[in-house]
Amino acid sequence: MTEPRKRQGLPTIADVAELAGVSRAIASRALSSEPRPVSADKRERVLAAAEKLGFKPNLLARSLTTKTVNLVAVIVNHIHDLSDLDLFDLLISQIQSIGKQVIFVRVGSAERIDEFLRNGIAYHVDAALVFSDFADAATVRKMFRNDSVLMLNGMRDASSPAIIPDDQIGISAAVKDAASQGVRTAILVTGRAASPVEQARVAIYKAELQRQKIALISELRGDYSYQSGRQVAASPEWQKADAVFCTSDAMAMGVLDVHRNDFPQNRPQAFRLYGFDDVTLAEYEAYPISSIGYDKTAYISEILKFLTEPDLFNSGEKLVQVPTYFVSRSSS
Amino acid sequence: MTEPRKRQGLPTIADVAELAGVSRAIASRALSSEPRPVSADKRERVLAAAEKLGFKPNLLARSLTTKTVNLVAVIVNHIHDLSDLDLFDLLISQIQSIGKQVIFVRVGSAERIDEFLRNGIAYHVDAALVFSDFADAATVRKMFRNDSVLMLNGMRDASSPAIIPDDQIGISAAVKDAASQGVRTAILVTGRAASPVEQARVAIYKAELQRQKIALISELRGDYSYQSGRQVAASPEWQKADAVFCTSDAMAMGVLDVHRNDFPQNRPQAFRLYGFDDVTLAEYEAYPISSIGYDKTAYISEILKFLTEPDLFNSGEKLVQVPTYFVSRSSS
DNA sequence: CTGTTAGCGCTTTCAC
DNA sequence: GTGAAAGCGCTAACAG
Repeated sequence: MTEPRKRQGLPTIADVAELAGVSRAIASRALSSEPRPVSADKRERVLAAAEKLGFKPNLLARSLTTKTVNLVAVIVNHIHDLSDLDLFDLLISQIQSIGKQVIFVRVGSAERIDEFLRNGIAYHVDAALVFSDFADAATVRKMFRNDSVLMLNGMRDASSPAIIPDDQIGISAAVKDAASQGVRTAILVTGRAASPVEQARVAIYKAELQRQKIALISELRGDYSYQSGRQVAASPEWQKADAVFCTSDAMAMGVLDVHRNDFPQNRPQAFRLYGFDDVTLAEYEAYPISSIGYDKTAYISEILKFLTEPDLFNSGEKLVQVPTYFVSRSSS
Repeated sequence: MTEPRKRQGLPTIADVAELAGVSRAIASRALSSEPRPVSADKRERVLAAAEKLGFKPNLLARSLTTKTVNLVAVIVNHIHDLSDLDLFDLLISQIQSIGKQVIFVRVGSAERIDEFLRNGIAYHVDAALVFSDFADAATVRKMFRNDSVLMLNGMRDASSPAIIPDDQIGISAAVKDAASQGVRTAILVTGRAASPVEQARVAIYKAELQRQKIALISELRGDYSYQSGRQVAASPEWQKADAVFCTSDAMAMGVLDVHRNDFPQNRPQAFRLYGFDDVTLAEYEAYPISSIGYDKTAYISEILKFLTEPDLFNSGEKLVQVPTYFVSRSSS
């Protein structure tokens, strides 16, 4: 006569096994989502017992042996930007659809991030999606247990897979659009200089401007924000420019608001304005900003491919580029 | 002579203990953040060994015995709304500052949510912050292991603690503002009728309008979105209204864009417009919408109080209200 | 197909 | 103060 388990708290798989009159191993197999060898009648008894007891597996305990938690870390600097809204909602939804959940880590300006990460569950995730540019690929890789780190911040090396929008396409189209409309002089409003993504982007703008024989008369530094757009818009050089290219829509919105009177409903206008990101907001009537965006669905589908078949990424080419596009609105 | 542990993968506490020449128990105590009895020299040796090995505790294994994971679930419907940006960035940052990490769960329109939840680690969190209104307090409580569920969706019962902005204050002020400016007739643009928060909010609007002797000539249904604001703005009844109250800023933005010509820089204007949420965007020049908001810092600080001292919540009054305010901008 | 037996890595009695 | 040993709940390995 076996001693009945002292039931305290939630039912465990041992309780289920006992009630079903089978061993724990059988119960485990019957309850597994994978097909495992169990006779039909025992499986049924186990399932019934589990149902009756309201048994739910302790995934923490399971992960101890399976070495997988179905958890993905999303590492961001912060979520201030408008463009984040569009992206993360879809991303989370998609990740959940493959049975994984998302742990959101905001590194902000944090110091000692590695210590912070390692003292949290984020350290034990199956994969880390790194949007933040707080560290380079090698450092990030070192910060996590395994190599399943996907760089989405524009930084990359030979070892870590990365998905990066190909800014060249969109910027080229935008500058070409300007040229075709007779633009000869331009101002470039940039974001954080420290960011390598931004540096690359600026370089592309410069090359394309040169190619289209558009003179870059000034480069003004903002920080991607609406407020910084307003600030730089006060520049006196403004009058000499045929076009203004901003590396974020928010800055373009700030510029637009300061110069709103220069943008009558009908052309011609003082200067043509180009943003970047193609945030949903640019569809609002008050901010009809021509912009550069990328296909978020395609981008996220690549991320999911990495999550579901990491090997595929690790064997082949590590860099995936998703194309950007230029969308013309009445600001340009 | 003890067999050295076969080192495979990351160092465990057993490796540390072995290198330090102490038992696993001592190593565990020395590494604990809590003060536990260990002699000074052994503690030092353990710490040194851990450092040398680059040991990091497996929090999943730890949680198996401690029954706590330092993980908080944030349950949302989705993160489409502009007001979400303001809130979640701060919330995540604050939660991280107390050593916990955030698992973000988007329930969307999901069916079988409980099954979904239970199959993820979110089920094992220390606390769940429920912004989504997918279920009432009792159901939500049942969906998690423990009772540490904080209702932030406006739904509540006697058992679950809740933090709710006190809409009354802000709405009352907004309607009073309208009355003081001679408003006699008003249109109310509402959001999802199914939401109990929305129902309560609408009821408050009606009561306040009545109190101020403002006739509610029409109630139009939107869905909080900009687009729905544009749609309802086409209503012919519009001309008869002195004021329009929207239960979201996004809808107010839509209304504003459709009637932009009715809003000249100088008064008087066709009608006064009031939004709700006080999203950062309302500070942009193009959408100077008078709105109702609440102190997000105070709100989040209450949430953190719940996370750090749940007992305090469970013993005392379960409902915490944070005051709302009315902010007047040029739209009203 | 089935049950027994070891663990996963860590904390925690409980004697010493 | 210390260490042996017993788990936490689950899955995997290995004989039957």
